Amino acid sequence: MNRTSWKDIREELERRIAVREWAPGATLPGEETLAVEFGASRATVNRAMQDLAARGLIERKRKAGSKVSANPVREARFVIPLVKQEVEASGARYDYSLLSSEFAEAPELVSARLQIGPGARFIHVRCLHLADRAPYQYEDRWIHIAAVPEVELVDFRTIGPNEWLVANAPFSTAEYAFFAAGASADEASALGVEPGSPVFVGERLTWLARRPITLVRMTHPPTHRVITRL
Amino acid sequence: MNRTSWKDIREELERRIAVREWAPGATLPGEETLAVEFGASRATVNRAMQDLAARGLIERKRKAGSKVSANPVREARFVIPLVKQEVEASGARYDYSLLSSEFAEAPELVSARLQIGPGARFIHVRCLHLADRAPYQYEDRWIHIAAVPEVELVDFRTIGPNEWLVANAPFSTAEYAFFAAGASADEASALGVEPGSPVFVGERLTWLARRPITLVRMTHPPTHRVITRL
DNA sequence: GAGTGGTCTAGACCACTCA
DNA sequence: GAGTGGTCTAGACCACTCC
Repeated sequence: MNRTSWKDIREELERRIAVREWAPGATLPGEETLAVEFGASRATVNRAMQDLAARGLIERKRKAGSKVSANPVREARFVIPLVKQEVEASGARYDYSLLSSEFAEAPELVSARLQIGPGARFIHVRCLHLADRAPYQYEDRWIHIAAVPEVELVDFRTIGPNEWLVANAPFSTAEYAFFAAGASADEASALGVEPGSPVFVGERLTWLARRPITLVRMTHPPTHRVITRL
Repeated sequence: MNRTSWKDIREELERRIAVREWAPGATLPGEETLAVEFGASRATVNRAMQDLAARGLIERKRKAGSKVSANPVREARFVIPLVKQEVEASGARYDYSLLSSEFAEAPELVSARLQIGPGARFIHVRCLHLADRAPYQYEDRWIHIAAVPEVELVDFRTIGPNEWLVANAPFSTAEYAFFAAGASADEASALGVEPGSPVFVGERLTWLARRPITLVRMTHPPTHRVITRL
């Protein structure tokens, strides 16, 4: 490319920050100035700087200008694939096994988390995902029937609830939490570990257009690792 | 705002995808077409669609057009602040306590992870971060002296190693892993939990310009949660 | 070859925030 | 009030990829 690309500009700005030509806290030249320097239009410089701002390297304010972040907020990005894809991507064989599926009222702990009044109808699904025949993830899920009525007809022996939901109620918003816990009796027997031994838990709440759909607790054996690069 | 903003367009496109007006796999109208429909310029529509593509809702290809993703790859983004900021952001009082700091050769387990030959000099720092006087994070860190020689003069009684490193070797690359484990004797006594009880561990390897700087293991009590919104 | 997205330009106006 | 970033427009050319 002959003309200066916004990525070139971003790279050069990043370099100057890295070598402390612009130290943390320092104010960068304005967009207009940089545009002249790089022989580009202001829009192009703007694109580059917005990208730096999105990655936390600089902070921008109208009137005040752009500053190099004093404490760069680093962001980790994790890809959250379907379990099946996750397992198969590692080269292992994926298997799925339904443990139970029943209509039930949610216990108060669940309905409270979903901010639903008592008495709402739910499907409670428990299942196990395996990698090369070994337990990989134990899934305990509550699905709010009123939010996705079609779910009542689904046979979860043949398709995992997450897979079905992603395909039929996609693009929802979610809240995700990771933590360590001691294995409950159910989790321990499903994963083949001792009760109380450390397990890695992911908990996810999902809404579609502000209506709560599902609460799921996904438990992994302690060998499980979530890895990312920054 | 009177004119149509790219965020408005994004929202409308997102809505149509959510209500399956455009089902997964379907091809969206071209940018030019949508620009006419929304009464905006193509650049504005482009901005909206690039955002959707970045979030994995659609896939774009030249000539082929934009399609609704069949298997939306969802990405979780976690902010990784300094412990101090993390604690203070929660409204708690932050305290820091150095447990030990000594020059040492790294055990093979550590040097292997950092891909450094034997005999390299390290500083081994162990410290504790507290929130409202309660143990929040136990940090066990190895710092490769050759990568950041100035570190030899730092007094880690007054500043945490992470804080110092972020300020003095910023914008490095890192590999981050989360997992659950049973507390080691050291971890248990530092955090005030029983040995073997579940703890949440974050492990980070950091490089500056491809040279390994540091390996750190950060252990949290089981109450710790990493939370994000998608 | 042709259609679609990727990006750049030049100019403009607006919105926020500091002084 | 004034300076800086945020965004929009209209037009243009390019690059990739499918046919």
